[in-house]
Amino acid sequence: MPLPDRRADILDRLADHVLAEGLAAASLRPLARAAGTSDRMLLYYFPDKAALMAATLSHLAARLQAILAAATAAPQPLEVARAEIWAAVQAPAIWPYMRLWLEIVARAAQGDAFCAEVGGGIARGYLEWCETRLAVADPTARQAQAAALLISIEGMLVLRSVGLDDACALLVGQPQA
Amino acid sequence: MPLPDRRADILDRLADHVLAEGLAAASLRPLARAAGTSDRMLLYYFPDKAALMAATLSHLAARLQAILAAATAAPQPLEVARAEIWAAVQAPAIWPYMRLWLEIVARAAQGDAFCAEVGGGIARGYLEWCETRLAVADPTARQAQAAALLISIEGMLVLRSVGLDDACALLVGQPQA
DNA sequence: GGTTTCCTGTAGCATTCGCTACAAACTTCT
DNA sequence: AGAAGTTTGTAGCGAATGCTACAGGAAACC
Repeated sequence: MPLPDRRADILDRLADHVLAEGLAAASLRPLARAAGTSDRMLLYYFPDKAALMAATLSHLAARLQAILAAATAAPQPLEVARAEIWAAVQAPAIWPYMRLWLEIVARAAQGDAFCAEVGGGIARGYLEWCETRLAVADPTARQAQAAALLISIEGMLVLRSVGLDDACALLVGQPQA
Repeated sequence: MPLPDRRADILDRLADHVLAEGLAAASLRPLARAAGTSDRMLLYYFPDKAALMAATLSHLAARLQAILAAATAAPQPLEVARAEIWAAVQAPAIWPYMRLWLEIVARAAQGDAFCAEVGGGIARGYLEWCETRLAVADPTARQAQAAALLISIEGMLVLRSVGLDDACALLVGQPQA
């Protein structure tokens, strides 16, 4: 297996591991174990840990981007789009990305420059994607509604993470019974 | 200085340090340095690090509770309350609590049982406090609006953390010019 | 075949982590 | 003063961190 392929293969497994265990658990030896190599080899394929994490995160961002692009349904009014997106976000296939997303956000808030940049890019991607999901004619209004939509999704993300699913249900208004 | 006072004094400085540096930087030796003692003494006053962090976080929660209780203005309609609270949250006196809050949320999302419990309690506190800020007669409607209010604040918290202040401004609608 | 380059395993460094054993102080009570 | 209990410092343990020096093996080129 030539080097680029091997690197891509490792990157894929690194992404899986980070997705499952989070950034905090992403130290070289566990990552290497998950990728089927040694820490020594990770630092052969990547100059240092920072570069490794950058590559892994951008790989994960590309994956999520693909998922979002595939999940492009018909534009809807705000409330409908919100309910649809919220349901999708909670699905087992997507929720791990959201967990990781919150970790990036928290680090950005603590002043981590790398996470702030990565996170900003991802968030703007979310925002654009939200616009495509909204059935609003006026561009300015659509932009404002996209912001409102994203904000509410992110807020529910936070509340659900600490167990306040009921508060989220009050907004998306799906009857529990 | 008797032991309880000394312990309370240390706790206060620990809280300051955690507020300034975050949970990730809260290891025993730096904490001890910030509190003016040694790691040895921290483990004399507290049985172990988990207990120390629990005490520190509940101390911080009490502080924030006091701040919120002091900031009880007149009830307002949703949009007005949102703008007021959002302005307050961004203030330098409160923002560090929000940074820390996001860190707790991220850990809860990653499966940290302690953070999930602490975070759940804090979030329910937020929710109740939001209710007191809303001028809505019907209790059911007020509850729903409090959830919507809290969700939007949390969402803006997330977006601001990665630099999307402009998206937040679209919701609270304060003209930039 | 020999040389040079690429790949990879072993072993270790220096630092930090939470935590502890041991023993000096210092207080307090008698 | 002497014994008992409370508070502190010193030193270190075993584990984990990111990273590196060194060398052996494989492969490719001449």
